[in-house]
Amino acid sequence: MTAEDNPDACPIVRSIEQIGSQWRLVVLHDLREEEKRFNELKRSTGASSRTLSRVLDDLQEMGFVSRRLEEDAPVATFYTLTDKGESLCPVFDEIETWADEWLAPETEPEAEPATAD
Amino acid sequence: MTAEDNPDACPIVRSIEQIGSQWRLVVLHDLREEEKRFNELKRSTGASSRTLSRVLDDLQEMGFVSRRLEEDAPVATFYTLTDKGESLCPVFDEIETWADEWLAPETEPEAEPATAD
DNA sequence: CGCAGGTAGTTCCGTTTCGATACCCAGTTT
DNA sequence: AAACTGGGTATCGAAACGGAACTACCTGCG
Repeated sequence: MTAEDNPDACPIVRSIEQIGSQWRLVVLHDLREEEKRFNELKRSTGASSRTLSRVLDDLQEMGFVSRRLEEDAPVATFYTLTDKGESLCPVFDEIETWADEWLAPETEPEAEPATAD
Repeated sequence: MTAEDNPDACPIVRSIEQIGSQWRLVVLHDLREEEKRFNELKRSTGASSRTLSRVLDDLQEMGFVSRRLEEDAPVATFYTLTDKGESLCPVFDEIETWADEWLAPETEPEAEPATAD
């Protein structure tokens, strides 16, 4: 396995194959807010140039992210979510909800989270 | 980064650090339906013994999965989602919804998915 | 009984992928 | 001109992964 495109697998497994990697998810999440530049992403995600470069290539290839080159003054590149990328927002929202319950910054519950029972 | 527990990161990034890996997600997803045995998971996920073993260890350590050893007849191990593991269901549901729209088995839309507008 | 076959892994090993660092080139500021 | 920023690529060691073999135990089956 570990193939990027395994038609045999059920849709959810294929989704996971595409988006189930730390950096891809982190980068996608980071681009939700607004389009960003390479070094901006590098700083905000903490990924190394090499890794970020690869991840952005992958995400572009898969159609989640698009690259915009601004040739005006000092050439600048911007990365944006495509429609396909944007379409992942609900997934991130769900992860966020989960995180709020299970990974609250101050309290890290080991058992059931005490969410106003 | 790539640390399993980075308190500085925002909750969603910390979530991604925990669950953002192909095998972890695939195994968790596979356990949604019902508790499963080691070799059952091995077959259904396609992971190697080595990988599956590691992933299950990780998931247990993080409290997503619990191991039940049935010593009765021929010793059998069962892996189940904990409450924490179950709590990820909405995330998988969301991924499933996304997959339906963007990774439909027969049609792989490159542009906007035609979901009965 | 003895051997094939299943379960639940672990060990070993080769390959692939990862990530940090260094480096590169262009433009810009000083 | 030197130093800095932006956007990467080249390199190389480390970690992850996959597969096959091996262990140890149990279960049929002839």
